[in-house]
Amino acid sequence: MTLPAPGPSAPGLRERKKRRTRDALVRVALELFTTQGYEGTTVDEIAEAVEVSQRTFFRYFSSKEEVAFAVQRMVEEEFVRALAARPPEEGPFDAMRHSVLAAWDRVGETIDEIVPVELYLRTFFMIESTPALLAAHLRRSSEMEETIARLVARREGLDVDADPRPRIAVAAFSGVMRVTGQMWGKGPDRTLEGIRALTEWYLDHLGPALSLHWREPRAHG
Amino acid sequence: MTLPAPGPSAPGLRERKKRRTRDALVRVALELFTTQGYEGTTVDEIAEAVEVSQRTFFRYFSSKEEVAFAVQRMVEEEFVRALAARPPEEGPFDAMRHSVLAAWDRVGETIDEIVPVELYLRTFFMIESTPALLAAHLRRSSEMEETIARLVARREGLDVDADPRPRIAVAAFSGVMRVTGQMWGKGPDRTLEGIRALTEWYLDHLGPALSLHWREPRAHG
DNA sequence: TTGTCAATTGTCAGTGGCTGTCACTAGCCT
DNA sequence: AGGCTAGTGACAGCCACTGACAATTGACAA
Repeated sequence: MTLPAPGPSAPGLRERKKRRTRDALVRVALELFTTQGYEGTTVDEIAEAVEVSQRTFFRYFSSKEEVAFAVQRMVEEEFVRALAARPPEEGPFDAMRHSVLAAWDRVGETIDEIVPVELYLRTFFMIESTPALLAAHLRRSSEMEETIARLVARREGLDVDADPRPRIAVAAFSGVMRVTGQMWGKGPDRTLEGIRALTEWYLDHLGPALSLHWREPRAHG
Repeated sequence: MTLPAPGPSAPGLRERKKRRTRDALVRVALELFTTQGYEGTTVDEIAEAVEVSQRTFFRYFSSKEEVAFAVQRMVEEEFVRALAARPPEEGPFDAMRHSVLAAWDRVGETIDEIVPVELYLRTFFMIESTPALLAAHLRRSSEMEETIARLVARREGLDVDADPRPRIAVAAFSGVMRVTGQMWGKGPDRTLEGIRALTEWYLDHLGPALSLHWREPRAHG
């Protein structure tokens, strides 16, 4: 037998169908979640709206939670890509800061083929305000931190397990990002510009404290 | 029957019975969780071991998760109490640092009537290594942060909603605490002294960066 | 075109967390 | 002693999630 050879220009009917089903599940799920609430929406409802069986839903998403983060995941991946592409001479804090802002700036192109930005923002808000999803969000964030810490350590030529500074800086940075998300959800300006501005505003308060002569051998132990 | 000894607060048979049931549920649950794993333990099992119905379990704890955090909650409350008692002239970072260490130092007296410290430490480790519980732990932590931020703001005479610094400092501090917990779980020294030492070691790396002229821009008082 | 293979899906049955309801028991109070 | 009520057990049911197996359908070769 021969390999399918999935060329970039030859998606194949099967693949396209799968993708369409998946996208439909995400769109419908987020639409239902944001209008009826997360707990107020059953998996059966989502599956029925897309006209697939509940079992099929769980073949695409390992849990109800996962579909809620499908779009968020894309944005996070965009952030990681941006961070990996920052010039190496840039300090770790500046690099993270630029990457977050870049991810916000590009969020349109990143997700527009799946859902409109407006739906994503409503989803983001729903996540922040649904305890079960907030918990999942925080766990996902803490996994992200490990990824980012390793990236940062590599940029700085440090051993992430020997030097605590990469993890600590990332933890502090992520903490500020988390607060930003929460304040955005509580505040009145629930727009993309709103969260971008808030991001800058909050980071401005931590940045100077963390970015001071990072590379210099520390003056004291 | 003999009269019940009129203690400082007459507990009453009903109350004592309830407390005994609750304590037994916690002890048995943590023992089962730490030996068979969290997901490997059903609520029915816990209930059966304590000889109550599953329904009764859910009358004491709103979820299976909640029982896993019963002891952790006591330690957290001890931390908050300690923080509230710190001298007001102390900087916020030092106050938080002292309170965490004090909570660790007093953990024995705090929880010993319910479970041995050794079981608590195993539970702590289990929480860190069980995704579902880690998520819940992080959400609980983020709720704690709000409490702490308000405490810190009050100490400093700031408005927590107008000045972002309390929330940011607490977020950064909590981020470091979280990393500490994770590193403790991954490390070899899974003792109380181990996590205490790690706490100091990690905090030493953030403290200087955050506590510098905090009060300067706004002369308080 | 057609037959075969393998991927995808639907159906069904079952587990476990969690909730509402209702009758019953046991501590509490007068 | 007897009424009140908190606490409980038993039962039924919802929903997220999983394993097993059969039916369907796209992919590919003959």
